[in-house]
Amino acid sequence: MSAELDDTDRAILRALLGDGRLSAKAVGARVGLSQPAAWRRIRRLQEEGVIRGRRARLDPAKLGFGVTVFLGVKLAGKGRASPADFERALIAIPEVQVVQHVLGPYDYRLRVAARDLSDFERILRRRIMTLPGVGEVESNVLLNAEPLPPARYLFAQ
Amino acid sequence: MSAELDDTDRAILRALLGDGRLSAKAVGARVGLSQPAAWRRIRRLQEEGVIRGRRARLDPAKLGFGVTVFLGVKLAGKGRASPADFERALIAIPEVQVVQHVLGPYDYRLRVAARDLSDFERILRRRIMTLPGVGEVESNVLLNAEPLPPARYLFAQ
DNA sequence: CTTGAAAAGAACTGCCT
DNA sequence: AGGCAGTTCTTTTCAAG
Repeated sequence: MSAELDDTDRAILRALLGDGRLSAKAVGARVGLSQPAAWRRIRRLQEEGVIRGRRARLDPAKLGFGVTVFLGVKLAGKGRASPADFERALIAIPEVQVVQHVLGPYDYRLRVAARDLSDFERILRRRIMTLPGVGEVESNVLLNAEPLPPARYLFAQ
Repeated sequence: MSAELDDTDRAILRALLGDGRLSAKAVGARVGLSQPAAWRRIRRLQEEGVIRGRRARLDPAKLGFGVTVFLGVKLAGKGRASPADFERALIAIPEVQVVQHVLGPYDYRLRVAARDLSDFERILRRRIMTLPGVGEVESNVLLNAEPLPPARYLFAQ
């Protein structure tokens, strides 16, 4: 399932994590390969599924969404409410950005985008707390995220 | 601080969230603009900082990192250990992918990538629990993440 | 904003080491 | 595997309306 990658592949991935629009020639220049060699490796990484795609990154604040909240949610009647139904209901809320099913003190972790705190309060009370099966909910409001270079774990020994 | 965007801008952003490699011509075709018009809008969105960049998305499992864990961390002696020092120490751990300072039951939320559960156990016990100032720690192991279309909140009424 | 065109650059292909 | 040289296609960029 997991592909075998050499150091050059990892260097290519690191370059594309920094800038997903780099051309094969630019990537090759950074990792010491000619344009065709870099291009063939990039294509291989995409075909193997190591590179899943490239996505623009937006600034939520510039879009008017200044508040990010992480929610931990426990399901109440664990046998009763179907997790699939619960997930579907969550997905219908546009402010819910991420729905993660997790193992631990909570059953789900959510990431919610809101315009401000009162907007978040509205979403939480009227959309999320009212879902069938919702038990305990924990909120963590994002203050500041350290910008880390992406995928450093790739190079963990 | 937040830019004014019309519906066409939002359509452009949605297109680029779906595929960050779309050319101005392809974006224009999706939103009903000519190539130069789309190109100017995209450049403007980048200059305003609405589009922060484009990044390749990798499959961690294909890279040998099959386990993702979310940690909630409370600082113990809140006045004593400097948050800046704590963050610096976290950043030195390559498996730590995200460090978020949050308001709520926990002071920090971390995202950690590990090869497997025993690898995670090693990281947690030897790298994270040993940091000065660490208090209570909560772990949530990612089971499954619902793949949501990105940035639907953009279109929340 | 559009069309049209020129210039530049990127993707892709064979062939060779 | 990688490099070189070449072709083709796309993209950018600049006109002019």
